[in-house]
Amino acid sequence: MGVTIKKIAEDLNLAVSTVSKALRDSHEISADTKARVFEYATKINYSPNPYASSLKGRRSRNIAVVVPEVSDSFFSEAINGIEEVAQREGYHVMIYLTHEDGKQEQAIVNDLGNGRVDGILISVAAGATDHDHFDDVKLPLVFFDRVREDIPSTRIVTNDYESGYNAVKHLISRGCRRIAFLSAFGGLNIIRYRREGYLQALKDHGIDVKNCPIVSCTNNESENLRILTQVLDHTERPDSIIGSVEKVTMQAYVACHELNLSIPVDIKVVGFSHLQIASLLNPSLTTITQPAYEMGRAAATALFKTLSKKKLDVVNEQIEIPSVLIERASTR
Amino acid sequence: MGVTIKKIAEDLNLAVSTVSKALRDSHEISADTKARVFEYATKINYSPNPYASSLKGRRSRNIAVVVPEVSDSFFSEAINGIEEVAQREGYHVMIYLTHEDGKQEQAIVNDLGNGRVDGILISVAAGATDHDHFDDVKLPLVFFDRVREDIPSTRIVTNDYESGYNAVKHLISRGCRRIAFLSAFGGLNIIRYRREGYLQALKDHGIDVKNCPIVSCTNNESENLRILTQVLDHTERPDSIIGSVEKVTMQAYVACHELNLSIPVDIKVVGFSHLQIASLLNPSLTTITQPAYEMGRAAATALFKTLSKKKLDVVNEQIEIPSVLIERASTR
DNA sequence: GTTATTTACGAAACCGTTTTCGTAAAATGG
DNA sequence: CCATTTTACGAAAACGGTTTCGTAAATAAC
Repeated sequence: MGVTIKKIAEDLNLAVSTVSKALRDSHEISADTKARVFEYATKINYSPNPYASSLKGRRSRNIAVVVPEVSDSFFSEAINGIEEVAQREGYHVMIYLTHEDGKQEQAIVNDLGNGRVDGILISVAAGATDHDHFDDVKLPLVFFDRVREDIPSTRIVTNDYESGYNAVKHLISRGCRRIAFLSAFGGLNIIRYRREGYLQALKDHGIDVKNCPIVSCTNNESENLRILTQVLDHTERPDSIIGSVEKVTMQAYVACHELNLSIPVDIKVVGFSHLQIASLLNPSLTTITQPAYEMGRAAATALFKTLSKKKLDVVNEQIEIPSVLIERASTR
Repeated sequence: MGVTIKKIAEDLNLAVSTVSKALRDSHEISADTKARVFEYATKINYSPNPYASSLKGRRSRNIAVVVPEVSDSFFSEAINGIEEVAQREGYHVMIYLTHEDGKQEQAIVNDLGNGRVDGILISVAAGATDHDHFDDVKLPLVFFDRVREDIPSTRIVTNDYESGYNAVKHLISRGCRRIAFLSAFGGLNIIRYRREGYLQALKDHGIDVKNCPIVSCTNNESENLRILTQVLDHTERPDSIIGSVEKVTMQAYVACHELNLSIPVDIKVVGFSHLQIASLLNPSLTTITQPAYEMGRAAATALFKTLSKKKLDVVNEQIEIPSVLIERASTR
């Protein structure tokens, strides 16, 4: 249907191969033939069929972005960064949502192996129990934020351990001694590191760990509210909360509002988040803000660096971009 | 590299065409041959090369989603809906961000014409001045939210006029008489309709329009803060604000905070938004919540309906999914 | 038992591009 | 002026499927 090389060749009395080479600026084609071809091609608005090129060249110029969800501000900002780099490099971005479901993640990743994309950027699902579905992926793989450390690949992370540590340090400096940690659903590494940083900081500052509950949240909002209410609704309650992901932090806000606990008077809150409107919350939220945009850019850049090589092996390295603690009213 | 039909054919002593037909469950292949092929194919984990199929069949099973940005909660929720439908239908979603830039939108749409995708879902950029770059698009096109009415295509919209009207009605019922309308950047239809609903409601309720400024916001945050401060920082200021998009509503919050105006005592605010955390804002925000997820689903469904037909013409119709006004503390 | 039809498969063309290889003509070398 | 290299192009074979068409064998029809 569209205008093809064949049509150009016929109209210009040239061979198909000549036109193809001219368009790719081959040295075997004379300057004026190239000029003739270019001129005519732009005139009739020629655009190469991507499938033919991909079929022959084994390059699709597509990349896949596999994330748990897109309505989390961290992921949407990361996608923003990824898309910018991709567009500049002439790549196309395909997006897949796992909804934190390991099975679905597996199905998606498997489906990607047939050449539809040249590489994958992924932040793994929290509900990924099955741990072998990356083994037979032959595509270059770059993990960002939620990484798999047992797989040789590039990993773009933030300083989760340190951030957990700093959150505690910050709360202690505000007089807190009963610091709760809200663990997110699933067994994600990033949560584990944040928790370990939290625990180490408690230890280093001589805080009694017995008063510092680690609350395991689920993937269900109302269930979490029930759990949080249970933790907060008694006199021995914590004097501060660290939300390990955006969602549970928001749920902690809801629980405090419902229990008429005043933030930051009755309880202080700091949350891992990327919300640009954290400052507009009631009260404005002290956040550990992850460099989502930069992590997206870094992940995409790492992938394209690999794709530009002959050998499609992602270098096995870890790139850390630090988060920053932004103090607001919730810990004042 | 991967396992191909040819390999299956050789290993099973069949012709390539036989294998192809068997895999597509053709009636010309006997039941036991089909069984043999299926079994072997699954055993060696065969997956068809999408480029070969697309090249021959002129179907890519890809669709493009072109949106201004992904960090706006409306668009991220819409993408969520789109992706769900697409995944169910076996389609792949390519995402493109225009950053409200008409030129970039044009470049993206042009680049999509060569068959990389089978159809396009688009919400047009606010900065689209050039109005002819959809004319030569031969792909099925479905607009959602920000539509182009002069182009025959399916349009998924919400009741913008009515919502603008209802926002005013709600504020009037709360005693407001000096109602400001914050227009968003660009000449979007949706903003115009919301504004027209706003104006009609003022008229119908006998409100003096002179006290109801229409504030033209820009695409620049600090510039908007300057403008908003100018509007709010005097005694004759409005007693209420309608934010026509999420961003300017949030900026109005910031401006009020900076000017120490108490919401809702000094000024009431209602905003077009999809924020799930609107209830956590300071104070919780009365929103006109657009059915983002449903609009995404509807847009994708309409597109796939077209793609399943022989004739690839999108029906020229408009589907309206109503928004709902959710009352919260900002207008109490 | 002969002819007509159906069944089950294979050969080959095709989708649009890239790439290898072959080869006249032109340019260069001695 | 003849031998060799370079230049500029064309023919054809891929890439991995799908689809049309042809055709033996099996079955049905009469």
